[in-house]
Amino acid sequence: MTRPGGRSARVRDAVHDAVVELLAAGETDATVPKIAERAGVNPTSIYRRWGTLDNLLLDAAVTRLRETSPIPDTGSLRGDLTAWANGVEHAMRDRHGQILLRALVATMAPEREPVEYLRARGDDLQQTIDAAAARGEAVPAVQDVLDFVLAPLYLRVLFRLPVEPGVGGELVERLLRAL
Amino acid sequence: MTRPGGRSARVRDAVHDAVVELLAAGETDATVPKIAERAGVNPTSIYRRWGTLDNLLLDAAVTRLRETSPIPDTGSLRGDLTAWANGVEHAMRDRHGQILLRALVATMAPEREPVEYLRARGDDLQQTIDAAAARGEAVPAVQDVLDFVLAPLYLRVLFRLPVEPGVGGELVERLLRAL
DNA sequence: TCGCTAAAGCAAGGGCGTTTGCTTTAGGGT
DNA sequence: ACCCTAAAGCAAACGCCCTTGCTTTAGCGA
Repeated sequence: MTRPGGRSARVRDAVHDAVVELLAAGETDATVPKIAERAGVNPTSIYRRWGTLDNLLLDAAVTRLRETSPIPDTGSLRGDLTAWANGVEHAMRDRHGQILLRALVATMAPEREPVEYLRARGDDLQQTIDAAAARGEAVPAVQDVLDFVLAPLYLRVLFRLPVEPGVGGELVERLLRAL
Repeated sequence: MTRPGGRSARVRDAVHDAVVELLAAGETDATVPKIAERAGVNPTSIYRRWGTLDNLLLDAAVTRLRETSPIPDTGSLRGDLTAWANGVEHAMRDRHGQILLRALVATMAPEREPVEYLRARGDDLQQTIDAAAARGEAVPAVQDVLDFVLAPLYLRVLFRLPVEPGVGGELVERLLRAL
């Protein structure tokens, strides 16, 4: 029997906050004791709940990234994708977003059980695309959206290239032009 | 005065090999002592030369990745890019290539001095593109090559999506079609 | 070939992350 | 309101990474 409410939730949120804040503060080597101190929590609690630092970082990254960049419903595929791409672009220009993406990638080592983050993202895209197809619009495949839009944005962050303003919209236009 | 030859070079190569082998063996938490043992080298030698584990991983990744996927000269831009993309695709399907890319990205945290890995890659691409332009071909910008070809390939590896056979060539065709 | 010195090896010590058994707190069902 | 127990706190001990002063080895120039 699990107890999701009350103190447990408070501790979980405090630890997640501490992770993001610590990484955002430029802490290169975040450790469990440092995170625990900032969260006002005992290190043992973190070890008991998450086991390893990697698990914690991954959990924090996935949890927080899921809350950002939802896909709106503007009535047209171009509008939906453009708004979404602008959201992603904005997140990728934000320091927290960059750090979370980096943490997500860094903890997705091949030997871990797969965390289907992109799959969840892809499912959302698929729904948007299906709706557009039902309206009779010409639609791309999900993989095309990832290749044309998401991959270039992620590449810029991971390799520390500048995220040019408006690049998200340009990438969407490029995708639609290729249809 | 530095002594690049002889023993130093042997140690450097042995350590680089040990890094790649250890990571390829599924070692999640590689440490300096473990690397040193596998390389048949004293841990102190590694600390003295590289300072930190991150520096070592970054150096190993950059050094080894630089040796792979050179851009050939086939006489046409399509031929050059296709051959290069095939090489990158092949490296991205190889376990060592995946690990090196992951190590490269993981150690490129924002607070380090930038390691212009992509810039070096971009310079090579620029030369190829300039040569094609001099022959009168229609050419893309370097950033377009990175966005259309490299980013999708890297995305697949970093998020553990399958690298479909022939995807490199398809991405190049898509790029050239967009011109 | 001989010496110089950069670089590798060696050993000991400190520091910190991690584990573990136990105690205390507080959420949720009765 | 009371009890039960999941979850957090506490403290001590372990282990291992990392540092540091010194010694030894072996490139490379004279």
